[in-house]
Amino acid sequence: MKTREETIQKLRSKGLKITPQRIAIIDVLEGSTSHPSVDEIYQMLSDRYPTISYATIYKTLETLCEAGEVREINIDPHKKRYDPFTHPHHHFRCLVCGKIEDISPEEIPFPEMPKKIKEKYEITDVTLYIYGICPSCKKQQHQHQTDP
Amino acid sequence: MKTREETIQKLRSKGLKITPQRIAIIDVLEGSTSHPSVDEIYQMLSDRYPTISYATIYKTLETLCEAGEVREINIDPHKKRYDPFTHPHHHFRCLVCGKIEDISPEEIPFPEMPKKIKEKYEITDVTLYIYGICPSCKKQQHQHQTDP
DNA sequence: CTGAATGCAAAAGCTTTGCAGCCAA
DNA sequence: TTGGCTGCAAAGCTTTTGCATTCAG
Repeated sequence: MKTREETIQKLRSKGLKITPQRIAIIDVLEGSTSHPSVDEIYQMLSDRYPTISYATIYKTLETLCEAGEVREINIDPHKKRYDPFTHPHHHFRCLVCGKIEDISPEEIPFPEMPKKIKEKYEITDVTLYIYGICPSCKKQQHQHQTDP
Repeated sequence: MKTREETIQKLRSKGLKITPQRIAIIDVLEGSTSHPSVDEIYQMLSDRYPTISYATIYKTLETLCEAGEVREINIDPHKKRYDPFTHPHHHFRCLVCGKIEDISPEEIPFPEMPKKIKEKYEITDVTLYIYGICPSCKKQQHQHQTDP
């Protein structure tokens, strides 16, 4: 997903209808780096669209995934989250605050798939999840430790 | 988790009680390379333990995770799976048959965490999930393609 | 107009919780 | 004997489904 307009074009080109609900969901995702869950999307939209339903959000996200505009991420074992940034990259999840951050392949290169593996398996996707403590939580913990 | 005896020792040393149900669950996990889900464990045990409950299995798995004898894996978005092999390794999930295989870090090395990252984050775990088509499904597909 | 999308409600999984009774230590 | 464990049932979440209604094209 790049811009709202490009995403809409992509859907249109696949014969899908452009509804206000779909636009609203696209807007939420495009303006977000927080990898929202369905519930979070619902909360963000329910002010402006009091009648929007979970079913619509689920179905729209499925549609956007199929169109390749959004990716499902399973770093949170309790629920699916959605990422509008579809270029290959990694995810970090803070075990303290729960926040999920992107890490680019420039910072951590994707592991090379050896010839042996590529011969045996047909590989379509490689996902790297990193768990730990994020910079801001780390800083806070350190402050507490050094408190009198 | 190495052997049944070692696992039992570990639990005992933590002051946990050794019940028939816990032993049964340990036995299922130890003898398995299939990364079973709670439901699969329940199915495997319900013959011998007709009264065993899901609650017991969930709680026992939580206990075993806390003791470091088992790892939760989230490669399957629908449910948690459990892995008795606690040494670091990767997981492959076949998109055709759903099977989950282990891949050792000797075959695919873990990505190196750059100094920059290690300074900013405190990293406790790195998980690599690989998706694609497994050798046996790949073979079958190829046979179909070359069928007359 | 017409088929696709929405929204509601109900249902289907998976997982957790509360609690009485039981049992390993 | 006793605190921890089990098993049942109920509840809590997330996600899916069916269907009448609505609306984009």
